[in-house]
Amino acid sequence: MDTAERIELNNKRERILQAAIHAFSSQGFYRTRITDIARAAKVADGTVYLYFESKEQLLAAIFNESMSCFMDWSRGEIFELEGAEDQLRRLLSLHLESIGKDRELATVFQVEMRHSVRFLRETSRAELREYLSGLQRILDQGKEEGAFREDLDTWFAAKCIFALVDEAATNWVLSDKDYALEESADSIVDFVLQGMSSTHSR
Amino acid sequence: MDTAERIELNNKRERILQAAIHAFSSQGFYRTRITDIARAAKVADGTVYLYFESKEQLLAAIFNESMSCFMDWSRGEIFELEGAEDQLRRLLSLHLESIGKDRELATVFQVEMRHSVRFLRETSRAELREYLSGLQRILDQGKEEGAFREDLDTWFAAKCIFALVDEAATNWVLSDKDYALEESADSIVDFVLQGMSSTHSR
Amino acid sequence: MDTAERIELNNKRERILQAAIHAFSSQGFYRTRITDIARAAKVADGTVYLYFESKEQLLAAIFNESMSCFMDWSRGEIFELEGAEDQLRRLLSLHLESIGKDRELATVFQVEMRHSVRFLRETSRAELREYLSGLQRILDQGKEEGAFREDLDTWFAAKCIFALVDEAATNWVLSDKDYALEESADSIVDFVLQGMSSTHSR
Amino acid sequence: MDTAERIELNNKRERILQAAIHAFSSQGFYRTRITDIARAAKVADGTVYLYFESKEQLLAAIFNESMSCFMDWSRGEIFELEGAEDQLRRLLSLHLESIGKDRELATVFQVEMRHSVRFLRETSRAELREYLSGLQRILDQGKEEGAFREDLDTWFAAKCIFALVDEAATNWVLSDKDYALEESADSIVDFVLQGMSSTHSR
DNA sequence: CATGAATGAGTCTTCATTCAT
DNA sequence: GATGAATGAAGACTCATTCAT
Repeated sequence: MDTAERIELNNKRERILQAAIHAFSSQGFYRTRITDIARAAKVADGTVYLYFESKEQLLAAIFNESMSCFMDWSRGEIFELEGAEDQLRRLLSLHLESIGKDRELATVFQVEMRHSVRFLRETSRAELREYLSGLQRILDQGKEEGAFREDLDTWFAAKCIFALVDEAATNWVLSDKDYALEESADSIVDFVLQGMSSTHSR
Repeated sequence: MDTAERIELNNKRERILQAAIHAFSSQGFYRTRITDIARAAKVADGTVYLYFESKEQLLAAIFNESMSCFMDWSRGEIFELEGAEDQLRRLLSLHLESIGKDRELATVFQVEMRHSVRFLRETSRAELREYLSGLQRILDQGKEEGAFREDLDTWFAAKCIFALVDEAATNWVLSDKDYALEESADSIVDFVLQGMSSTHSR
Repeated sequence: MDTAERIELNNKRERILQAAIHAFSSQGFYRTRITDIARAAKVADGTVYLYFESKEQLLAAIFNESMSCFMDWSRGEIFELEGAEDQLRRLLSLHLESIGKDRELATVFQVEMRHSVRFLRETSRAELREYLSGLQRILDQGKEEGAFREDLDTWFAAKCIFALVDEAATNWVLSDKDYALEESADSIVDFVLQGMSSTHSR
Repeated sequence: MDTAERIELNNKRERILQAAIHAFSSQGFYRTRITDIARAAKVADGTVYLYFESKEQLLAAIFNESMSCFMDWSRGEIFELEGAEDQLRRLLSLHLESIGKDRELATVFQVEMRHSVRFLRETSRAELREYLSGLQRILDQGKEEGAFREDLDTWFAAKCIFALVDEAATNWVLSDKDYALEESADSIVDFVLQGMSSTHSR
């Protein structure tokens, strides 16, 4: 197999993924038929199964690929910053920006992927854990820097911050308006900072 | 129709609802067949359709009934309290308690009901709005009392608090452990209070 | 049981029949549910089964009752006339008039009752035979009178005449227009009397 | 796709059609289940839906295909004849022959397809009109030739002739006997040509 | 007689997945 | 690898009929 073929191959895989994101977001996971996806991707029905084991796995692939893409991107972006607060602002901003730049993908992430306990427990749990760990690391660093209060439960705080960002994202998806989602990042940080900052807890 | 019959009637409807909650929570909404519910409720398949228009409406009924039940209950409980902070603690505690006392219902609420954009937009939107309004009223009162900082955006804060409670509930549902969910209420309030309290903004 | 009760009873039976005619004609036999008929007749679903064995029997009852009603009526009307041609004109006119005065009943007769070989064979065969016999008697009389040609196969002719009347009725039912159906009787009689051939009409 | 495959494909469609004709004629349209048809055609249930949109459309396909088949055939056969009377005899003979050569198809045509006003109005109306037009053209030609009387209403006459042929076909279908249906054509033509009146047959 | 809640067998249609080409 | 015709299990929903009251 030469390069051109590999590109053609990836191309097909990518087209299926994009078609799936579009279909899942507009019709919902259960209402979407493999045929819909195949037609939109201009491949045969059976071809979908050459790249993905099942419809369920296709959803999982959307998650994994978008997630690792985000993780790689964010790691680079964040750790070049110095202060914990700046890192926090940057992480949430990146998180919301990456959600906010593709409403269809966002819909799949914020709604369609929440449809089953099994999915939440088995597929997204590990990635969520990694995200929370990164967040906690920033908060721990903030405590060391003296930016956040000493008695802060950084694991609990990380979960809270994730909750706020996640809900902001879902609200944006469900909203009719088309505001810039990433701007919510600062409001969220402001909101939580006033509780965490050592400057307030004299 | 005499009293005994009416009870029998309600009984049947109630049995179907309970069976549906059990089935939805353990197998998921889509995997659950009407037959499963009917069998568990000890009624015929067709009987389900005497009480509920469709499987989708059955899910909506679970939402509406649990919700109005919670609303009635919470309204009474909260407004007998004086201070905004106490009201807030009580509301979140009630919210989490009512979720935490029935893991199956909680699973349906926190996971199965999030399965479609349509459901989120059409069925739960109004009730969420009412919940947030109640929350905002408490926060506004807190501002007047001088308990919360003057520049607090109470609508935004209400949404944040809801996000934290909702995520706590979802975590509890997905967790293997069986801790007392309502105890998270104080942690959440502590977390947000330090940001909202006027005592920190000297 | 006194007279008033019997009337009430007949009343209910009659209301069910009328409701059935209306429902069958507008929705078709198969699309009509017993509940539709019961509701329209303002009786309970079960009551329909006190008067009619089954949905199929209800259709048969509509046939039998309308038919015997027509038979009684037509016998009196026709045999007071003298000439065979006049009797023929009168019979067809009565047939079409009785169909033409109730479009809903007509629809049931001309369309809904033709839906099964079984119905045609078992329910309507005897009545059709009787109708054709009456027709044949008129034609035989006409031959004796010298009004109709001597070599006429009166049984075949009777079937032909029935076919023409029946088709005229069906066309009227399916037509959008609201012309007076009974006026077709004379056209049909004229057609069968004189024939199409130019060689016969010197 | 090569020839063998195309045959196999048509074969499947054809097998389904034949199975449907058999099933509809023996059990009736409504009593026939798609499963019955699929099993008889030796295909899976779902395969029926690859070739036909619905059970209703399957019935419509039987009509359309048989009808256009008859139309093509009859057009060729008739217009090689010269005289209007011969053309008329030939058309009716072909009509009855094509019905008479397949009792099952005939049953579907004469009985099962009459089951709904909608079917009669929407599916068969146009074809009937075409048939009647062809008939009228023959009658008009006969008037020009001087074979038919000058004052003949050819449209009305066409409808009458159709009625007679159609009823003959239905009688044959419902009859237990297995006589040669196409022989009725001449009786019908004789009947309409000479008429019943003795005054016309001097 | 009358009711109407309850029944549960019955069926069309869908659609994820397979596999021969 | 790519195709897409074929599969057939699955399930929501309907509705004629019954029967306890």
